[in-house]
Amino acid sequence: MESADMLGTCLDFDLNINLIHQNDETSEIELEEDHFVDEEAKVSVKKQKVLIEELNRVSDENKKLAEMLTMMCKKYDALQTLLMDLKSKSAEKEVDVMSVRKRKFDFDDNKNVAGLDQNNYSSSSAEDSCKMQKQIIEKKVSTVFVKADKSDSTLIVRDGYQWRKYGQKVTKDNPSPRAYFKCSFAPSCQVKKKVQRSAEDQSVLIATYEGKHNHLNPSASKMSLVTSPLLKTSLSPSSICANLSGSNLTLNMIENDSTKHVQEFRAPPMQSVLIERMASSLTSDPGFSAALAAAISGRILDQTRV
DNA sequence: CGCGTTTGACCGGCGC
DNA sequence: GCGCCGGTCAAACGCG
Repeated sequence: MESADMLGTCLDFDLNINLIHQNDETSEIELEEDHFVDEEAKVSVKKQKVLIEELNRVSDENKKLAEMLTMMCKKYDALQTLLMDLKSKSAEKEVDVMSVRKRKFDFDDNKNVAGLDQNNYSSSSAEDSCKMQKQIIEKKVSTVFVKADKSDSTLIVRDGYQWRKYGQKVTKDNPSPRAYFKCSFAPSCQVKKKVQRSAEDQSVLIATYEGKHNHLNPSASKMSLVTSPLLKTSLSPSSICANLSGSNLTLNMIENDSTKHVQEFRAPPMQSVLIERMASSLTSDPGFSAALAAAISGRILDQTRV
């Protein structure tokens, strides 16, 4: 993800000040031509000047915000590369541990089987280690954090796929029940999903996916970007969505291509945590919200003039 | 009546 | 061997 590079072209709230200046000039010429310059006209000129100053200020704020976001994305990229390094190292270790475990298991089995020599054992363990690696890849587990209403007791995570609930259990570590889902395309698709409310934050649903779908997302084409009035923090960081008073205003701050709106819903655990924190820090900052609102209104004002 | 959800029973793995 | 715990099964139930 080259989020920092994309910012320059995509985080573009630049207000068209020149256009406003032109309008201002023409209106002033008209005023000069008009021999009846009254108080009302003077007031409107003053108002326009104030507006221009305000727009300049907002523009400056916008630039500062863009710089802040660029910095944040750079830091995020750095963290992500670090995370990838750590992950690849831990995955290597995991495979080693698994093959050692498997070897031990095979050794115990082989003790009961007569006529198997050590050579046989070593060759089969190599094959098994390959199989284990394959299984690790196939049994890919990913976790998704979804913001949900506290009052909403249903453990439903809208990810576009159709699921069939087959069980619910209260686990030891969490007072809220865990729901078990199978892909409705089962048995051809063996993907499973576990959904449970976070023990720390009841408004966060933790969905754990096991396996990979062998079919297309049935509602991917229909999937609306903004399906919930709440900010979907579980989405990929390359898209930020906001639903403003039901008008479904969607801001795609990073990606310009509208076809890239529907992002991969799944995210690695650490990535989701980062997204969660980034989103919460942004949304909880009243300065950011105010600046964003100002930038949006400026943009809308700009578009209505053209 | 069909389909999805609920919920108690059951099973297997793991630690003591 | 026993108990605990997470995961799964399947009968009962509810809804359209």
